[in-house]
Amino acid sequence: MLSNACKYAIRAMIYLAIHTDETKKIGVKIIAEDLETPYAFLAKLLQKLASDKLISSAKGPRGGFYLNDTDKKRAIWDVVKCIDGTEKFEGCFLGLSKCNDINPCPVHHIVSPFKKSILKDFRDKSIHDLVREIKENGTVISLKGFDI
Amino acid sequence: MLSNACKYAIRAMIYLAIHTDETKKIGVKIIAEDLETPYAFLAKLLQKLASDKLISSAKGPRGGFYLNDTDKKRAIWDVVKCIDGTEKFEGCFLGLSKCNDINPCPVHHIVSPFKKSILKDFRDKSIHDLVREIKENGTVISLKGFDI
DNA sequence: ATAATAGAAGATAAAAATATCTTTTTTACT
DNA sequence: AGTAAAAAAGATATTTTTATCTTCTATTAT
Repeated sequence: MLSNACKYAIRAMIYLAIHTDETKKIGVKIIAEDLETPYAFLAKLLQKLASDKLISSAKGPRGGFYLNDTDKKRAIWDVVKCIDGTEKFEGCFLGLSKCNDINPCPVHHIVSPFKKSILKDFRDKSIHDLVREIKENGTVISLKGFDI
Repeated sequence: MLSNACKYAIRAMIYLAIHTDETKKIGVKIIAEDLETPYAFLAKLLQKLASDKLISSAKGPRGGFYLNDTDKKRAIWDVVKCIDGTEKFEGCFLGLSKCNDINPCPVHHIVSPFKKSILKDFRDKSIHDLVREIKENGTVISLKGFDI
């Protein structure tokens, strides 16, 4: 569905939401180890997220990446847009440029409600909401370092 | 969502369901032109579908690709399996190997119901069903050569 | 000031997906 | 039999995605 890049980015974003704030930053190395993602690749992704102002960063000793309160209000959708772009969720499932509700492709009515609903959730739910939900539900999360 | 390869393959499959049978075969060249897909690439895909017995083919003059009645009963899911594999729809949205209903990833409960529902539709609906539905609904299909 | 730390930026490499080209095999038609 | 049509098979090329490596810059602590 999503690219590896985007999966890593979302996982990193959730990880940062749980483990960091202005006073507590974490370096790529630790994050990559905890999330079991390739270090250098994740570094690039975090740079991209940072340059797009989705996450915050600080250089030098005691520096690292973190989410401030504004960052934590970001939607998952912002991350997807930043890394993968919108095409994957907004475009036609069969890649037909002219496909839409009035002029549907053969699988449009199968796939369309799904895409709309996910899109809504991904747009409406902030990273913060997500983390809160996760904690409330008390479910075990398969994200290394966040087994609650 | 799907790879280009898989999109082309599904479109070709529907195209063949509409335009061919044992007595009427169509060559890759025409199909590629009609579907506006790259000729040689589509040829490879059709070969793959044929070798996996999802579609039928005949060599030589008046040969080409076609769907017999058995072929037309194939599900969209068979095509996806053949070209893209199952991982994309069966695996975790965030790529976590341990994610499942009991041990869900942070977006599992957002994504899971839809994956299940799409999967069911794709498994249950044959290409033939799809074509019938399309004809019944009388909707215009953005698939060149099948604007009804 | 300086050394160490950590992100930023840029260059490079490897793998996968996409796409094309060439040759071979099968078959129908004359 | 010979020829042309069309898929099958194999080799090659291009592009994108994934990933790594190296150098540069900013910051902190000593």
